[in-house]
Amino acid sequence: MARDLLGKRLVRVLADGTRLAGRIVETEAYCPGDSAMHAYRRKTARNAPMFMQPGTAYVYFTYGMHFCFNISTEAEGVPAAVLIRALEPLEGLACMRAHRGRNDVADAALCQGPANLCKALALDRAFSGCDLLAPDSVLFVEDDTLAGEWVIKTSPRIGISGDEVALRAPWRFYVAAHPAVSGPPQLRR
DNA sequence: CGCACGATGCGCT
DNA sequence: GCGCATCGTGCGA
Repeated sequence: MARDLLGKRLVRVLADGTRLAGRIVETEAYCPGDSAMHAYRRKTARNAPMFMQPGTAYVYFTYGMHFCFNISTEAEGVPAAVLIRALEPLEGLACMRAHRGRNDVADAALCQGPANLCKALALDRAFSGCDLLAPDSVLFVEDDTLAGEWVIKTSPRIGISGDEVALRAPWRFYVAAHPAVSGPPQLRR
């Protein structure tokens, strides 16, 4: 699912109807039995959305200041999610820039990295547990396509700790050399 | 460019 | 009380 989400369009509709949207260009998979996964030990109030039906948002707060956005992917009761790490901004760039709170951000960097993405789209814990598939949802994924030339690559996940398997598993997926992909330069090519 | 570090809240042990 | 699925800045090369 992490691979399949690449190229699709994540859309956030603001209260005033403004559409903020971008093409997903970088994801990571967090799997059952994966020691880097927030629900590795047990179900808690925070990680409960990862146990909910596929298409449920899981948003968590980290480092005292950042939010990260995931989509649950497995059947109800099975904890799993895809972290959305970067978008190629497509709609509402001026609004995204305002949300970021700085005017010196390049277009391609507006939604570069999981916390920047949440800030640009104004996503916070209020979205955790919401159903992206609900007909009236203000946050959802639209079908879209990658332009044919794009190459999808994998790497170990960024910024995690855990056992050897978690550290080595190639569960990060990204569009090679895309300007909106995050991480150290070597992990963008 | 690469690396070190501080900010800052809170979930979980 | 520890450590985090991060980011921006500041330093030296």
